[in-house]
Amino acid sequence: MSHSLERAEELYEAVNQLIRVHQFRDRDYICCHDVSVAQCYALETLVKRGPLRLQALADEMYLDKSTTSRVVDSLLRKKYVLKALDPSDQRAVQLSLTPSGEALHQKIHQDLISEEALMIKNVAPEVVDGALALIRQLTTAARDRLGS
Amino acid sequence: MSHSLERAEELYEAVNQLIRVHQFRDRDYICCHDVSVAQCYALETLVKRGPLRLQALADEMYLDKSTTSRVVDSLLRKKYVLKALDPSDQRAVQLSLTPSGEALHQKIHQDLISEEALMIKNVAPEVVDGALALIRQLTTAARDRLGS
DNA sequence: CAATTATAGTTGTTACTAACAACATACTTA
DNA sequence: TAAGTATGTTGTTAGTAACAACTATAATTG
Repeated sequence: MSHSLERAEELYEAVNQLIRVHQFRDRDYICCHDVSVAQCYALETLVKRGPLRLQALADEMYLDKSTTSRVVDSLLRKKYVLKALDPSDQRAVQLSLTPSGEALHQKIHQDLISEEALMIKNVAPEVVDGALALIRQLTTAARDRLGS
Repeated sequence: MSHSLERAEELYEAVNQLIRVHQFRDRDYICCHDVSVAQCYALETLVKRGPLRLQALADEMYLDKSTTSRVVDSLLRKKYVLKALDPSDQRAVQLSLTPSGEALHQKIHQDLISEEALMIKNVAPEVVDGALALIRQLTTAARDRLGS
């Protein structure tokens, strides 16, 4: 049990450091591309999860619907996102990317992936695969605990 | 090379998710303890790196000195941090924790570690170790790339 | 040693991140 | 159809964070 606590401590510390560095990089990087970090993350979520309602997008991003509404609003003004009414529910909206939104996301995403590729280019593939599985497990475990 | 890009893509995605979940938890958790996330991180850095000057603290946190100044200011007002003049340089300050600052950090840190321990209690130790190693490598790689 | 240059922190300003509460509107169900 | 519920938006507040301008002190150099 003491072993487990030590691991927890190390893991917490390691993830914290990673978060810091990522935040720093993202701030610098994404803001040079006409969108903020949150806006970029919204684009990404819309690409991955397809057209979404506002509340669904908020859930995916772990954000309040009001925050999400404003993030989306700025993307609408910049014409990266399209808002369509849901015919089956007059309250709801269907959010999707415009072609220029897709293009922007593509560019940012590709650049970030290239960065990531450079970082792991000297790491053995099986090590990456192993870690990948673990990081996913950790995420799932964390998500499960949030629910309760 | 195409393989490597695919891995980079998956890893990017996985790390992103992990970061999101962690940030969400931290927001919810830390803010119930009289300090904000940034303030808590400053406490943590002061505990780990000992008494620091303001600029040194800013460097550790990847923040601008002005931002750091204000974060520290709120900790000073709440008496969690002590500001002492550096006798060898009248411009500089030495920042350290007060006993109540230490106590608060201790409490928050311990609680977060317990959370983390619960999350990984069903994950095999060698799996955690693997993830740990890669997360650290990623952090180092990202930090190196930031420098250049 | 005086003048310039550099460093340490603070303050002004601006923009982004984010939650909670209150609200208008539209749907659901009793 | 009236009461209750769900979807989004807007008002408000607090936290995050950078850049620029400024004060005061230190270091360099002419």
